[in-house]
Amino acid sequence: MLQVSVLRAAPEAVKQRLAKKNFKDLALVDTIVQLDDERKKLQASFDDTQAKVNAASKEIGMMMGKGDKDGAEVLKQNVATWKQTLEPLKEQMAVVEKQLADALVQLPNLPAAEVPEGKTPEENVTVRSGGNIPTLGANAVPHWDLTKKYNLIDFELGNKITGSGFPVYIGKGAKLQRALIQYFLDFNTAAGYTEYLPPFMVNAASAYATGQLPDKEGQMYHATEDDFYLIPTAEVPVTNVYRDTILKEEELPVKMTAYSPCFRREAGSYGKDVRGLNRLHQFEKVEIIQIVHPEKSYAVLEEMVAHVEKLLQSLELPYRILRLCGGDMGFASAITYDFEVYSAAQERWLEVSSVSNFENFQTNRMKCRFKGADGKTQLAHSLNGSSLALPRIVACLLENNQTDAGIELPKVLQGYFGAGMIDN
RNA sequence: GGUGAGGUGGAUGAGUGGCUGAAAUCAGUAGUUUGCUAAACUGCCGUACGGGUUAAACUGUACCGCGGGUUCGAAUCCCGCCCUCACCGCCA
Repeated sequence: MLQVSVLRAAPEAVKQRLAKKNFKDLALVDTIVQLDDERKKLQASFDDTQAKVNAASKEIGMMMGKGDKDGAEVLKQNVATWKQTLEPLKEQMAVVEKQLADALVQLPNLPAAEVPEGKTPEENVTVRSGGNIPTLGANAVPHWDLTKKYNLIDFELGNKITGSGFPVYIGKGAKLQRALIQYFLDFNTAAGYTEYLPPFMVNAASAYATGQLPDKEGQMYHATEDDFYLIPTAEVPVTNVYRDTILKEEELPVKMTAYSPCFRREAGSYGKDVRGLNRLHQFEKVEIIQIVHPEKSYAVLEEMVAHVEKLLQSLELPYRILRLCGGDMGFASAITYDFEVYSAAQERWLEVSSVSNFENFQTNRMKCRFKGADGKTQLAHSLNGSSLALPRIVACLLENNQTDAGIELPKVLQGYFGAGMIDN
């Protein structure tokens, strides 16, 4: 959530930056400033009247003590009159505050200066790439054939048990999941991240704090009986560790990592895009999250990008890093880097990680602050990224490393998997 | 799911209608003093939204789990909800 003070200070600049993010309803900025003006006016007059009531009440108490019943009666009359004006003020304030809050959560975060102009994914900018795209043999097949051939994943069985998009991992397929999760977590904790195993369901307050609510309600599975949401990413429960918290400056940076299954309802498109592991309703992911001093967040962003890049390099997969253009970025993000790996049999790039700086957009909603050396309390910055999402990594590992003898695994996984090759 | 107890500031914990935004202790912090380690003493030490100031000072309102009610006045009384703990039941 943007801070009203930022809108008030430079409404036109805010509108320009919102436009870069392809946000249409720019008049909302002026509406918010007006509502805030109104809110202030109402509060001032409410506070003044309430102050009179409080003072009179105190006096009544003293008069009663002295036995001056008549004097007290007169004051009671006054209080009664003031309170009549108080009621409508209170109601108006509630209305204005609600309008203000509703308007405020509709504004997406402002894009950083480095964010490229653009509206569609085609306008994202490739920052750099690495690894080698393999040349596959003539009989190479996509991963959905490989998972069947080696009996790693049964998609039809998932259909029976739950529905489409809920694959069942079997045997070496299941073990490969476990190996990847373990490796990713070890890689992250070695870099100073503390491991969390969070709840996989959250309450509405948590979903609101990280920005999933109110506007992405339909993308989450909702257990209505208890009003809990299945998490779409570990970012939600883990970032909320620091909701309503005032940290000490020396506690920053907070570095956290967590494995979780991720649940996404997203209807999505059909055909090639959702075939096999490309898009699922439930998948596994390891996430990294940092809460940092505002002056450091852009340096930390680069650090996190380099961290994920090293992880991909260790998996020996061909990858590229994109800086997302304004129109393709998420609602809460100020700047986002996407990581894609090349799926050699499908001959397409698949997104496996997204690393973002949210600046104080999430922390403002969450009220996650820190007390600086000057004793002043201010909002921290939050960042997060995937390291990594499993399904598309698995798709690429299988496709890119297929040989007639089986699927070769990168060295870093062999110890975790207990073998260097997936074969029959 | 049942029964009982309880939710107060960073922590412990007092407070059953006005003198309480909240005692006391601990922790934290600034300073004084004893040569260091350590201790003693003194001050400060919640959050939000306003007014005010170059910035402070100062000042108004709200907040004692959340929401509502009674009252001139509520942490304190009443109602609803949420949560925690204990025991029982069920159970991986």
